[in-house]
Amino acid sequence: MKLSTRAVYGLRALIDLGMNSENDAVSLQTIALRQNLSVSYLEQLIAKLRKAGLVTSSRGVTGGYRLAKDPKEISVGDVLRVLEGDLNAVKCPGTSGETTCTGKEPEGGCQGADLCVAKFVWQRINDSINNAVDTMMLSDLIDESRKVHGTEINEEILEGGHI
Amino acid sequence: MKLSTRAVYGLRALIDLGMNSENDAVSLQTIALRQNLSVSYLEQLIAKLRKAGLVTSSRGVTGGYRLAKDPKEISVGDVLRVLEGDLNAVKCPGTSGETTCTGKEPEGGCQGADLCVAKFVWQRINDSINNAVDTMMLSDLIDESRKVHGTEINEEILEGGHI
DNA sequence: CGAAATCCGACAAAAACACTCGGAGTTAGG
DNA sequence: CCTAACTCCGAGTGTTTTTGTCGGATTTCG
Repeated sequence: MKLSTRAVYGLRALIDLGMNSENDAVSLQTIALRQNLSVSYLEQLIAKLRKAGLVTSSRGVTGGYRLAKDPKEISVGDVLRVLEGDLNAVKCPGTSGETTCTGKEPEGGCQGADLCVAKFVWQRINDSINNAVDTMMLSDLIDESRKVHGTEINEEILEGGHI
Repeated sequence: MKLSTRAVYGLRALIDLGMNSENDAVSLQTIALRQNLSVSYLEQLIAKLRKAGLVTSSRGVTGGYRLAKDPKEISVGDVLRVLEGDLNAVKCPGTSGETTCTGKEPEGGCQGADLCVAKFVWQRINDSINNAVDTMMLSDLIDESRKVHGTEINEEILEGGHI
């Protein structure tokens, strides 16, 4: 019951892109430096985000990434679902093996002698999680980020770096 | 982002107790049989619940467990916090090592060049999770359980067992 | 060409998870 | 008093997930 580093790093990367990718594409090197993350790890995170259509990439020496949409159109839920896997999946430990119950199927899974507590409890937890993350937009995080350390942070941190 | 088996098994055990421990204490054997769980595993789950004051135990041959309070007074959140660990903990991967930020401290943790996205995002997710689970009572699950397979389930399953 | 990027898959250490096991202490009933 | 049925406790074990790393292939601009 916590956010994985995948989610946190991924969100940070997207915030970074949201603040800096309007003109030029931003390379992973740059993001990793600014956000103090590993390039290699970021690579596989952003790969997922790209496949999910949240960022676009361009290759070659001037290549990099930029947001595929306006930050107002990207919800935290979108990002979390890509990076954390399916938020809606819960295993029902039934009598015969394991089945996945999404809370959608009527009586298919979770049959047998056991009460599917997971279904009942998790569905409600999940609804509230989904509601929370789907109403939080990337632009909100960007605003919050600016509020915290202003916009001059980029040069401040990059000075001394090799770019 | 999913319920562990600990949480699900623990809830099932508590539901079982809620339905059956009003007169006599219920042994783990009995619960395990009814709920189709492993006794050994249940042991360590219920140990946590006991230390947290959610169930009481009596030892010896007629021993067993019973709920420490009325099912109306035990929230799903109480149970989850015991079995899933702290719902409120999030690691802030800052520049210098790892610190835990609860969202409470003003500027203590999460300092440095990084935006503590975790703090901002997770606090809101967490609020909604806590709200959801704290307004769900064990009695609700028990009611739901009765609604699903009625109350005759106990004898039905226990027949053929050795009790 | 060559430097700087993205891309891709495999690998690996560490932590968390889901149990299991052996044994010690406790208690009611015969 | 003895034993069966419990609780109680800590250690150990296999699997899966997490959290990365690494090597190399491909693309692109100057």
